[in-house]
Amino acid sequence: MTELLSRTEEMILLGVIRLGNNAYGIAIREYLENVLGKSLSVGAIYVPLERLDKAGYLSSYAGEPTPERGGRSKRFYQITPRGLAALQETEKLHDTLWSGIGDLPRYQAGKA
Amino acid sequence: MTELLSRTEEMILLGVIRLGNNAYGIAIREYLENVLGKSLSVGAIYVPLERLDKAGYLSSYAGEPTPERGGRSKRFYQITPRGLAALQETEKLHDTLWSGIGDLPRYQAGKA
DNA sequence: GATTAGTTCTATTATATAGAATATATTTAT
DNA sequence: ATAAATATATTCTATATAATAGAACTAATC
Repeated sequence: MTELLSRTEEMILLGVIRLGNNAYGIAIREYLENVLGKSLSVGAIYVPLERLDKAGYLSSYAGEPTPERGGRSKRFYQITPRGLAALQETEKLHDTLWSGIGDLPRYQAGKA
Repeated sequence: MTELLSRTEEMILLGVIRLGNNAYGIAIREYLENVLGKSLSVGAIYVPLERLDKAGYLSSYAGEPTPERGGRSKRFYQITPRGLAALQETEKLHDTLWSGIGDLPRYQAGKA
């Protein structure tokens, strides 16, 4: 059994997949800021990103410098087989938890 | 905007919905032990449960003692409108993140 | 050397988890 | 009837892990 992913870990792994060959820290941050509709500190991305890398859910490699008005070169991330397995297991749990609840949970008025 | 739920919070809220009028600490724990396939400490349930109650995602009331071989009486939980809203928003984010990835994320062999 | 893009580092806060302690009920033995 | 034993459940406390913010730093182009 692979480990269950936290919400943040799941979001970052999905961001990496989504961004394909452009998955580096700042781009992941922008992507998640968009889907969440709020700003995120760089630490909120880089800390879990590094943890996922160390734990083998992601691999990374240094990018070449690109002439886009200077700046440090990027570190690109890719999901590993282990990362994919964890995502799939997390999704399976999600489906189990939501099955039969899915569409419209109704509110039951208070009993006490 | 309601706050985004953590994975644990989501699991507990869904457990409360699932268990209906039998949603108390130990039953929630058993339910989640089943879906997760591993044992959980009581703290792993009661600590976030109390937090969700304090934050208004759940409400609770003391149950009457039932003659089922003694023991302390139960505290039952119900989801609040706020809890439902948070669940729905969390689910909406999930759908956004997974849209177009859903079924079969493929592994791209390493580049470096 | 000024500016830009990006990452790394460090500190703080929030969450998750384990398990001991406690409370309160029924059952059993005397 | 009452005390001890047992069962069920919650509360409390301590620790480990994760999330977040933002300062510091690095490395490129202008």
